[in-house]
Amino acid sequence: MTTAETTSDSTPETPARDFIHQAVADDLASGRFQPPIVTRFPPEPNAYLHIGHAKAVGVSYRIAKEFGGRFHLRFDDTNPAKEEQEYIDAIKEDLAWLGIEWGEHEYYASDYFDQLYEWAVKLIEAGKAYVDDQTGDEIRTGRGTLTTPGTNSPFRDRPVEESLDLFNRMKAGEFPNGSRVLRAKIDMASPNISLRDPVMYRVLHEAHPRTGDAWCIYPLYDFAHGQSDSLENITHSLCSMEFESHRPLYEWFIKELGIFPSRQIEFARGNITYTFTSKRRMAELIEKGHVTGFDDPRMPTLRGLRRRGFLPGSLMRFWAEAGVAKRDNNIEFAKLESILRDDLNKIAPRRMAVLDPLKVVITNYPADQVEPMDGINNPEDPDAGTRPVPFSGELYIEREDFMEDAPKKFFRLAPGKEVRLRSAYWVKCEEVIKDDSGNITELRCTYDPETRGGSNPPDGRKVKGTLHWVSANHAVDAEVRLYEHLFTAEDPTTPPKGSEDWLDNLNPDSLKVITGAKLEPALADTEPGKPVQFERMGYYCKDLVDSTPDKLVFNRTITLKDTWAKVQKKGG
RNA sequence: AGGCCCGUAGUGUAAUGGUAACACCCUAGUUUUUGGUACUAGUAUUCAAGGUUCGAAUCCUUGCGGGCCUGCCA
Repeated sequence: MTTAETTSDSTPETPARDFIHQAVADDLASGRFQPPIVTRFPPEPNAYLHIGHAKAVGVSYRIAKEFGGRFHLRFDDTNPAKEEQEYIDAIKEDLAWLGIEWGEHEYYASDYFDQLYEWAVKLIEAGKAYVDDQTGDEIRTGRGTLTTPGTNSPFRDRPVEESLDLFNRMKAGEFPNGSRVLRAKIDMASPNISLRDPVMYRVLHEAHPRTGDAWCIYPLYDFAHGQSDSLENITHSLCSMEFESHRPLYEWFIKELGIFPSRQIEFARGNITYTFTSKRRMAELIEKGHVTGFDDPRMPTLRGLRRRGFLPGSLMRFWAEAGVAKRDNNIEFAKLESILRDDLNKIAPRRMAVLDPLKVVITNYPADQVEPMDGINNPEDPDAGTRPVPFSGELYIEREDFMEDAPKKFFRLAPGKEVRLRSAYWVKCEEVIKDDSGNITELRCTYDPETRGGSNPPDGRKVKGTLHWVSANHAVDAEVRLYEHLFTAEDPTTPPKGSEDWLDNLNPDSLKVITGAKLEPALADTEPGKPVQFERMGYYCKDLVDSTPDKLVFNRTITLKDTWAKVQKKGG
């Protein structure tokens, strides 16, 4: 290759490059940074990760991967009043589930407390920071407002030695919480409020999950984050838009300290219809008993999604396809569903399960005969093979698959109509049995022995419907939990008209528990959490928490697309 | 409002001064032993007004709309 001039766009499908990719590429091209590109995900260990975090990790992770760089996990543990070891463990677990690999690059802002303290001293000595004795209220008042400049603290110009001494004594534990802070000396009149002498350190007599009681002063985010990035040689520190106004401060500390110039780039968080990510709201749902906990399958937490049966790869793919930009967004949940179904379709083994059983007796089937039919495990994957599914003269079919007075577009079972039982035989409904109050209790059908395996009969008859079924005597009982959106509103956090409570958006049908479901026997052996498709019904998984061999519990991850439901809806 | 950021089909994201595109949603059809899957086709887009330019989604101005910032949270 001598020239690249002739490239006729030989890579037409180069993935669309978001503005972050471009910035990184530009930085490499301009020499602003040398390889390797290093990114990080910096969670505060004060909560469980949710679906929004999956976007944040994904953005940084992909940049590192695609530029052949490095990815760090760093816990932003600068506020021991809120943070706990439990969350550190949970976050690592959830990240691993997502498929994120950080190797030995696991860091903690608290690892840098000594260095941070040293740098704070350096800034005091340089006259760039001072100890402020004002109360919290005084500081707030002095900061001014959005439209009026702040005023200098009376302690702003105190001698360097005095600040040094006070800061030292803050560290030594001589002062109570809230009595003094260390502030950067920048500009109380700046239109950017985060530059109005931001607080760097506060007194906090609180044990830290990692440093114990070694410290009673802790750095604030602004004095810890950029420096931590710098210490780890993070080239691109990617964060959400609300930190944009902090960037000048991020850069100010780096410049004053003369340390590695990490670059902060902000992007918009990802919102999704019908869901939310506020920790406060999650807690409220739990407190009020609307969900069972942070791992409730309806929760937007990664643990909830996992329990529900979502694939980690689908989550990552969803965010990758959703893209990254700076504008506010509200992605349709349907986009996620589409990706989930697509992934599930390829890997989920097919099984048959009848959720609302209606008994069917095959009157011409030899009594006591049982045949193992070959059930195709996955039509998308020939290598998945088949499994034996026991067929007998007494079956269950889905109650909604029978209609006594069926409209023309109803392809399922009706009096005198014939359908295919998947992988088994064609059956024809001959008689409808009802109880005294007119409820249908049983169907009497005949089968055609020439349709074994569900194949077309020699006479060329056609049938439009194929039904799932289970053999009554071989069926395994299970509880099935049918989940829907937790909320009926696209934006659940906005109360509905005439209400002031967002909880009025709750979907009363977000969970429907079915206790008498009949499953084909193979389902008893599926691994908890692993996806299966209940044919014609949807994707399910055995519940990771509540399912036991004695009492099977399955969660519905998501339904199949249901065009029949649409037809019905249209028909009135 | 003081500052900053952002406005592209219904939704999300591309187009880097040169034919506005991709995915999802929606509609119609084909195939089908899942009313699934797959496939085909279709509907629909640059916030507005000026300006610069041979040419503007892109650059400039103004307006309109949305978001963020006044923790000793992150």
